Amino acid sequence: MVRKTKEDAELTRLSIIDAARIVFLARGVSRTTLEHIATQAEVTRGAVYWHFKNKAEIFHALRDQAFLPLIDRMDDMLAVENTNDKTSNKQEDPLTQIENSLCHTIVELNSDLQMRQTYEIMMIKCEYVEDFATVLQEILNNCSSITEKIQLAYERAKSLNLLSGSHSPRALALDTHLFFSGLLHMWVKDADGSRFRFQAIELIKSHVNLRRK
Amino acid sequence: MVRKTKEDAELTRLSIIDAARIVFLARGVSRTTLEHIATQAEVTRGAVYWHFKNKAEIFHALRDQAFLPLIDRMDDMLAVENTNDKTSNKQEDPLTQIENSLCHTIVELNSDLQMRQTYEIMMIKCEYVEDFATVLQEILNNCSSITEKIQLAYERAKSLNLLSGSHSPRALALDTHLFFSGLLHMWVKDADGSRFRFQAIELIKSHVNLRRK
DNA sequence: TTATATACAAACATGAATGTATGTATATAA
DNA sequence: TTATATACATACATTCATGTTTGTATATAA
Repeated sequence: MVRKTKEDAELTRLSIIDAARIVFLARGVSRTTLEHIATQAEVTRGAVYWHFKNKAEIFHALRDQAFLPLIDRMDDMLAVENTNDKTSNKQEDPLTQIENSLCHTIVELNSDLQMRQTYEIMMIKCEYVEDFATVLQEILNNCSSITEKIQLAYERAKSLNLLSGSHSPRALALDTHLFFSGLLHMWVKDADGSRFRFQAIELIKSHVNLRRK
Repeated sequence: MVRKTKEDAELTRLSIIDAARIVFLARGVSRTTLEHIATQAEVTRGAVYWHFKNKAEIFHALRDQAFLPLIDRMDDMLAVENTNDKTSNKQEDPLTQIENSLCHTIVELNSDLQMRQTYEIMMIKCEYVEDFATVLQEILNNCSSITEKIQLAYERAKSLNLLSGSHSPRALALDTHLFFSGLLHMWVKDADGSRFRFQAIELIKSHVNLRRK
């Protein structure tokens, strides 16, 4: 049965991305065929080829759908508090800002199954070669951007005299970034939750507390 | 030309693993065919099938060859110093022990191209599904073991009053483990070395110094 | 010395997976 | 109203990877 309106077609497109996520997760990206995706989406390969050039394009669509929002949210939470903006509930100290932005990502992952699945695909069900290699650079760029935001927060914390020791904000930010990067990886790999998921929030708080005066 | 002695056959086996590493790295594990590996090793698929059941078995052989030695070395460096053992150059404090064991891994990766390549394959050129999924559990187990060793070192440091603050050795160990885990990932992804590789050692020292009194 | 196992090469048979080409019903614009 | 573009389904052609089987030269054991 052929879809009719533009809206219907868009639904088909989304259902293909949805299907791809499910099959990618179960079989890995490489072992997934367009037939698998089509079947899962209850369409034929014809529909898939109509909406996407190939598997890599589906992969990128899936990535954009889940990654970009999360990055944006982290960016927001690390932004300099606008002193004029009284709509924000309260002025948080920079260290709490860092803590919250990291915790928020974990909370999001816990509550959003699709995002969780997408992360898992990106981290351990995908090979970064050829068409997919560019994604790595994008990830590194996003990381740099986040790290810079964290560094700025540490600088604010330093000028507010909130930091213990005399470590450079740059070093602290890199350390935090690497910690969180590792946490995300372990969080994803720890599928049954017995090792890291259950204590991820504590680990973040503990990490930040290490820096608190 | 048929290999003759057992030693020759073993050479063939090793050259197949060697070839696999090269092709896995370039094409990713999934996109690599046994024909690719055979060609690279200058044998036929017949030889490959003689030595290995399938691609997964080659993958495991490659992993064992590169991972296990590194894990062992880390284990060694984190071991409790044997006070009777005067052959070891000098008694190092536990924090330096941790620092050295992490740095050592980085130095190894820097100096050993093959290990570096194997790590890259395991991290970003391989999909952990089906035959490969078990590897994830093994990795997690190794991580747990390392973390425990680190924790013991932190406990020794605590009893020696070397730690700043009053954080639990367990939390410190997890934090260090996640930091290092993130560092390894970034180290691998940062292929041109511009972001992490050049300062990896500094980052480790900085991380450990955060804990020093 | 002969028989057997080893260490492969070469050939074969099969099953996918891909991309494209074609067909077709519906919507939409003219 | 008719023509055209859209949104697919279906069919086809080709390439490719796998596993197995068979063949064979050499080593090794009896």
